[in-house]
Amino acid sequence: MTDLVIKAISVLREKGLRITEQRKAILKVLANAKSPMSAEENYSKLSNVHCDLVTVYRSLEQFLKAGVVELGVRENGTRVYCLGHGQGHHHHLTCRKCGQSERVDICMGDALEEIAHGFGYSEVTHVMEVFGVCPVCS
Amino acid sequence: MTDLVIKAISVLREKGLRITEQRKAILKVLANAKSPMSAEENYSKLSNVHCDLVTVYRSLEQFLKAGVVELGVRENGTRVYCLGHGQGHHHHLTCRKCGQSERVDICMGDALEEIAHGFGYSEVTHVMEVFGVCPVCS
DNA sequence: ATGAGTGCAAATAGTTTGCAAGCTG
DNA sequence: CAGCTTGCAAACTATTTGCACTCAT
Repeated sequence: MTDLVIKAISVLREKGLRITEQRKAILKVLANAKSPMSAEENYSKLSNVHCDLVTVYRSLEQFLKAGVVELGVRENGTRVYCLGHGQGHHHHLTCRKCGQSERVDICMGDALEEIAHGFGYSEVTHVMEVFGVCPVCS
Repeated sequence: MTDLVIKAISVLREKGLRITEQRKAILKVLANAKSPMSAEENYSKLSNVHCDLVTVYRSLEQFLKAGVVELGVRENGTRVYCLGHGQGHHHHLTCRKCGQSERVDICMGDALEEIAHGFGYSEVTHVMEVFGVCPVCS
């Protein structure tokens, strides 16, 4: 069990969420993934544990509220999740054909927040995903 | 019929697409919208024209391929579209409660493109949406 | 023991596809 | 008139909800 999972679990405990076999398994799958993954994709790697797809959806939502995972969106609208990688907010560059992805560290979150506050908006979040065709696929 | 619609039509013609009553109506609705809108939302404003929701989906996809509309994604995954506003690429800050939105002109598309090329990726695009709660709703 | 979490079934939202008929260029 | 476009019905994918049962704390 990686550090990432252990850390995530302690955060969940702090927030009063319960730690079940299913949730541990879901977190482990997230920790092993190099790219953000959808609920379905996470579910499909949950071989050893008895866990329903619905549970994956519900758990990921709880993890998101607790701040232990980050949300992204694919070009087709599918929501994807990843552990914070221990370094908080970041984005991904994803291959449209094979799904391979690279971490992208630039982000204009601060500038966006400033602009949003200028318009009087609060609770500002953003979603950004970059797509392309990777060298292998092109 | 606004300049935006006329311009869009001429672009569509150039690309060999046909101009039908339905497509004109869809474009007009887009031109009148201040915020990016989903296919369903566009459809619901198509009162005077006999046009199926499926046609809206298909037309928007064609418009996207032709480059006359821009694609965005809501937090829940719904795809939204808007006319280029005559000034090309831009983003939106959308209220999570009422849907009201503001135009955001900052964008790090160039930087992203550069990074993506660094990884060997081609055909790079990105999607970014900013969400918050507007002054009226908060 | 108490209520958060789970599984199963069913509902829902958003989007896509097949096919015959209609209209644009 | 060729074939792009449309409408209608139906399939599909991603996600959510209701409810009774179970398990973590």
